[in-house]
Amino acid sequence: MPKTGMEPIRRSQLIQATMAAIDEVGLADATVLRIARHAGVSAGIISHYFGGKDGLLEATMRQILSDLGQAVAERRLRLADGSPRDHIAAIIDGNFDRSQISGPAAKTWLAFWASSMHRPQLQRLQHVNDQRLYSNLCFQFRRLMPLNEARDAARTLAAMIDGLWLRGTLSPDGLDTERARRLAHACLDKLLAGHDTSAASPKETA
Amino acid sequence: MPKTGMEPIRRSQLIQATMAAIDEVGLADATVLRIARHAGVSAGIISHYFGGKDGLLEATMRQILSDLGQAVAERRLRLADGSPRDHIAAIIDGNFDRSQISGPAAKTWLAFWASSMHRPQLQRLQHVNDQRLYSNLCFQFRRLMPLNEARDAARTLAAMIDGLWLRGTLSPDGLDTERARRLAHACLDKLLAGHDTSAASPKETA
DNA sequence: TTTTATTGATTGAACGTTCAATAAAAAAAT
DNA sequence: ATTTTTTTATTGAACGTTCAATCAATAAAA
Repeated sequence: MPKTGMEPIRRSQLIQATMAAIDEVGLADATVLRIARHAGVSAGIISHYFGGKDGLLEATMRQILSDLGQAVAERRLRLADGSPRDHIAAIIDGNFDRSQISGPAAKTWLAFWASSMHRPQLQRLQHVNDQRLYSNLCFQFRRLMPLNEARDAARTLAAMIDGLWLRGTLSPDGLDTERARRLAHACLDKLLAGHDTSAASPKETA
Repeated sequence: MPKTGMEPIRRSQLIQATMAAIDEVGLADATVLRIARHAGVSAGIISHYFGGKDGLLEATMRQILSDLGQAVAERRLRLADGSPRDHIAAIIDGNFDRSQISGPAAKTWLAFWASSMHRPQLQRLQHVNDQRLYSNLCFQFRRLMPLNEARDAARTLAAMIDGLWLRGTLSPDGLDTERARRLAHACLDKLLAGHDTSAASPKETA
């Protein structure tokens, strides 16, 4: 077997294996043995690369947060300098891009939300992410309305995005991404009503 | 010690102790020993009254769902026959009544949401509850608008309620109940705009 | 030969469940 | 009223299982 450069490969494998294991049996039953099996390595390697199971779980949460950040950033870079509405729409779509990696990622998100209530390290990561979503939304709304209104609009849309995602994930039928996006965009239209010059998407609020 | 009538007392004690333990250390570390300690009884009693730890956890989730149902039902009964807006407002307020039992109940909700992804029994309970919230909202919206619009309005407000609750619970500062209710009612106002005769609450959408 | 990468058996701790033993109240008998 | 019997309620030590972490041994590149 090779001698050098294994670390980034193994780390990536084990993080993916962690999500797969959580998808299969939940965080409670995602043992190091099961995760290692998924990655095709032995259990001992986890402590070697992550210092222990906790380290692996934290790295997995970082990966998920990073993936979300990238999904949003990619869509916003394509805009060059768009209207506030365009930027907010990109943020909405980026947040529902998670559905591509739906099964494993969705269940891992839920598991980490629950865990973060009792692990300061995870709570910190979680809070930074929430604040980023809120701040980005707030900044764009601020371009169209007074600060206090912008804050409430940002809180409303952030709750809408997370709520649609949560209810879709918990539903036995899974998340209907198209419907969730449509409802989130409709909510955005209502929040912008009377505040922007450009009209909404061709379809009115019917 | 007494001889008869202990069962309902112990069941209630142990369910409360379960929520307290989850509040303290999370579901993962809520062992039968810790739960029993909280209730002031021995560990063996859990298997005696609930058949095992799983039975206790399911009973605890049933209790939480029942509490929420009651909080909503109470407020709606006070209305006699109110307007659709009144009923929907009562549903919103009922859902944020959970904050009274905030700490233990909130963390238990989150833990069960995550668990329900992997336990059919819990998922079934969870789904029935979600459907009830959605159906109730849908029925009231239906009195003011066409079915398709009513469904979207119900989905929107349900997501708004859960999203506000989730983000508030995850926040290090805890849930700001007043603000959450205010934003949910503002969302309701926007959903009803142009659909009802009676005006909203004294405060306009500022 | 040196270095890096990996294994897997072992270890100690912690968990849920079980069950024989016990305590106390209620019912029955004296 | 007192004693005996029955029933309900509860304990806590013992058991078997499972887990994360460790580390000496090994294998393969450099």
